[in-house]
Amino acid sequence: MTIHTSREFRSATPLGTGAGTGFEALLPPSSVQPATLYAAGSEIYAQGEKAGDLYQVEFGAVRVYRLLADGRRQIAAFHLAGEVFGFETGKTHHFFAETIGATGIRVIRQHAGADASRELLPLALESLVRAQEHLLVLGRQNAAERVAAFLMDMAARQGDLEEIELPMSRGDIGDYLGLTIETVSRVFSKLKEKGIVRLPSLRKVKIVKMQTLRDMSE
Amino acid sequence: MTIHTSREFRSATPLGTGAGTGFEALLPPSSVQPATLYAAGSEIYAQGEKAGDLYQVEFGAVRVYRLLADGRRQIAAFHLAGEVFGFETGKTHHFFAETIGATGIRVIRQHAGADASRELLPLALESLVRAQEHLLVLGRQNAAERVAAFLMDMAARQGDLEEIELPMSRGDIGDYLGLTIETVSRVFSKLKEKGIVRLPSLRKVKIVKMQTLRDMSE
DNA sequence: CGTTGACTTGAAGGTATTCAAGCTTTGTGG
DNA sequence: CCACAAAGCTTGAATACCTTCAAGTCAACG
Repeated sequence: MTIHTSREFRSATPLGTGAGTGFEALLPPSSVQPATLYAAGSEIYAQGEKAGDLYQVEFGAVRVYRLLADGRRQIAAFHLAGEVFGFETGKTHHFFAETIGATGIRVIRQHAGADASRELLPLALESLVRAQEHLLVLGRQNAAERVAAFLMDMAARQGDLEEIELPMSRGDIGDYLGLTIETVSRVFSKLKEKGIVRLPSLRKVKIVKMQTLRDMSE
Repeated sequence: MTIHTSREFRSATPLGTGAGTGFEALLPPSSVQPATLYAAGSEIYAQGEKAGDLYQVEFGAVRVYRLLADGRRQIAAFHLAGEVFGFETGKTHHFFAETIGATGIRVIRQHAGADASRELLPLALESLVRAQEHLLVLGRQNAAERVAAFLMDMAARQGDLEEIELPMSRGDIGDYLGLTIETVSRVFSKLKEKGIVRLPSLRKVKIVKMQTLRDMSE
């Protein structure tokens, strides 16, 4: 189902709002396609599928994950409005990608030209640094530190606002942080109890003591 | 201390042995420098330093890591002969890079040309996929599974030989797998006890039951 | 042959998980 | 718009796995 948004195809207007990554200008305009609307939980690509194209989130959010044989899931990354994902080596995807809520996605067709590489390398490196920094969180931080780091990251990606929007469930957060849903919930409760955050609704977090949270995430 | 190896500068001979990554041919020949010999434990770059160049391991091994304020360390990647590292976003390094044993390193000066990007993108993506796959290990696997995955990875990178060489200490392995040195040691002992591996020396592992180990790492 | 650093092994303790129950929010049909 | 069902979330108690602390062994090197 391809929809046409109010924004004109090839519009010079950057995608998204203040939450954008700032990389929009780097994209090769000639390969941008109209956005497609996906329902919540739609698969964009699956592990083993043929890879090649890249994707940009117009609105909504995407989770990229891997599964173990017994069903354990690790979310490697969340992608918010403006961000590009789908980078792969070789011919097939190593991961699954799914929308979280209702989400608009643009396909960026990869062409062999040198221009594309020059523009894509910074985006790939952005993902690389993000993944390597997340390794520190998963390898060496405890539950409270992980959640704090997650909240700081989400805040930074939403323009350092005090009130942040969580598009994903507690289960998704757990599978991103390498924790169970129960542990995530307990840490949220503890942060609230200590007055570090307020939880106006399940999917909203108001950060009251930003510096405390920053110190927690080290 | 810059040394000249027996291999000629700009030689067509690929670096390393059968353990190479196969990416040597992709490197821009015009930017390859003579190799430099580093003593064990030498710093190649530090967090906060100006980034820009890339590095290729000629022989030996490198660890790329990050530290928390209290000294906890997470090794994001090991790099063996033939592999390229040093990819960064922005102007400064987010990580430390150190040689493990005595190691030869070539500097690959980055120039702005499109050619370089085209050649470097696959290398960056290789690192990205490796990092994202490691997230699954750190986030969702137990100690035995982590060590099994590590050994399978090292074996694959050394040409799927039965007897593999570990250039790094137990402490390094622990900091890579998000485990303590004691836990790593205990898992090694257990694997030996079960006849899955033999340990001819501290830095050598003979994989006896390859399939069992593969199944363990899922 | 003694010293040093790296590794191994044991015992106790702590943090996150598992299992279980109850609560809250959201969506749907009457 | 309300009632109910379903899904998602929270909280508690018991358990498991890994860490911490401690001691001892092994190997390399002078």
